[in-house]
Amino acid sequence: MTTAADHHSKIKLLDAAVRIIRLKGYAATTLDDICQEAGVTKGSFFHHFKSKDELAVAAARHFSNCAEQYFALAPFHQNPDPVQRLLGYVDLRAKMLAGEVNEYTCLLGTLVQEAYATKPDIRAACDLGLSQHIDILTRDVEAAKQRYAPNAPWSAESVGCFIQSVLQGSFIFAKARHDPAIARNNLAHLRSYIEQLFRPAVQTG
Amino acid sequence: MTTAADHHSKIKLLDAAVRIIRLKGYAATTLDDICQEAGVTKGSFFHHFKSKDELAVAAARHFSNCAEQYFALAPFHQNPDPVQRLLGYVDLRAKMLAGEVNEYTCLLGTLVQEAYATKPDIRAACDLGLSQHIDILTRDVEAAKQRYAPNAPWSAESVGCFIQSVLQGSFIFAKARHDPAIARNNLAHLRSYIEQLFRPAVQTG
DNA sequence: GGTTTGAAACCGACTAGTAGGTATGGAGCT
DNA sequence: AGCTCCATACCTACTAGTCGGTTTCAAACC
Repeated sequence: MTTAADHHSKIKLLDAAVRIIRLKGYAATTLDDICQEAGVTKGSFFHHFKSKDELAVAAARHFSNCAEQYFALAPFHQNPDPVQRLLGYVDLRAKMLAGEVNEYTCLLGTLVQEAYATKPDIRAACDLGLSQHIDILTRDVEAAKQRYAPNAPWSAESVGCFIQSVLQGSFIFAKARHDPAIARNNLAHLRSYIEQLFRPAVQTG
Repeated sequence: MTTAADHHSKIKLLDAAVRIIRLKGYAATTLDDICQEAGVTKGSFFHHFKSKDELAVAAARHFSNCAEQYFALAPFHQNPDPVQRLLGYVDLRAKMLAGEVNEYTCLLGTLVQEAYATKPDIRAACDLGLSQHIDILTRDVEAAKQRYAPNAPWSAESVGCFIQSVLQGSFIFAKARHDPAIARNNLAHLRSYIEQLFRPAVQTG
């Protein structure tokens, strides 16, 4: 959640967790790793969190909140055309594919793979974060659909999910290859698919 | 690898590893889990594998080989039209989205998320398996491109990667929701994108 | 055919180290 | 005094890996 009331050390722990879990995975990340990265001790850790799993849930929320804030402030939101906003989102995601793999991948996608069958709380937190992000995308898809493709057979939500799925799949290949090249290609295909879904928009605007 | 010479117990261990790692993730899977599932003892395990990591590499190859064999025998390969073969592949993947989540997801995508930064051998094995699968898809994409879209700006390989990425992303959402519904939607979008890439094929065939 | 033999397969108790979690206490603030 | 925050030492369950020993089985020999 990371409200304003949250303590400095707690936020440092959450940031550390997000970084290391994305790098090593959840089970392979030890509390010592996280404490060291955060520069605090285990005493501090267990003061703020009851368990490792509780940290994971909090980290998922923290990551989700940070991401929402980041995208909410991005300039593409200013564009009056919803299709251009969607394309702007895809282009921003492509621009983010720089630096180390663990810096641009999604904590939620990583976490949920390890947690879905064994840690209901963590799975739910990941699901919530992913769904919230999809909801925001879906709003623009809905607006674009009403304007440019009102009778299309697909739902706005299904397009929002598709966009997120392509991103998540891209991250897997970035990890497998240690290279974001495939991810970039995927976003190019995704971009052209979105353009095609709202073809009148592309021709006129 | 699982050659014909491989012993019964070894194959049982590999099958067990594939099943449990897909369910719990690699780090959370213990050797005792695997041995119990396989119905063998630790002594037998370490007779066949030097370490847990070596098992993971072998399991990645085993999974990859089984998958290749499965798809190689699928009836959609008989279709003379390469576009129909691609659509047949997508339809088969959609049909496979039944039963428990860990039964239809991909071991390689799961494994590589935990291993990419810390276990070079496992990452390489996952990369190889994924790349081989993409190569087979790419052959049909290449044939389809030459026939229906010879001047298209995208490469056949990038389409093969895109197809796989959509699948991998779909698996993540199937895990997050404990439900393959999103995955099905994604494959519907993917299908219509492929149709659009080779539009003349769809109109004439 | 029966026996020997040797290697491959297998068993399971044991170990050393690790990682999540606890107990306790102290510094600083209200 | 009491609360928050944090540090240190410690505990214990667990897990990858070990190791001496047993079983299996087939080829080689008598």
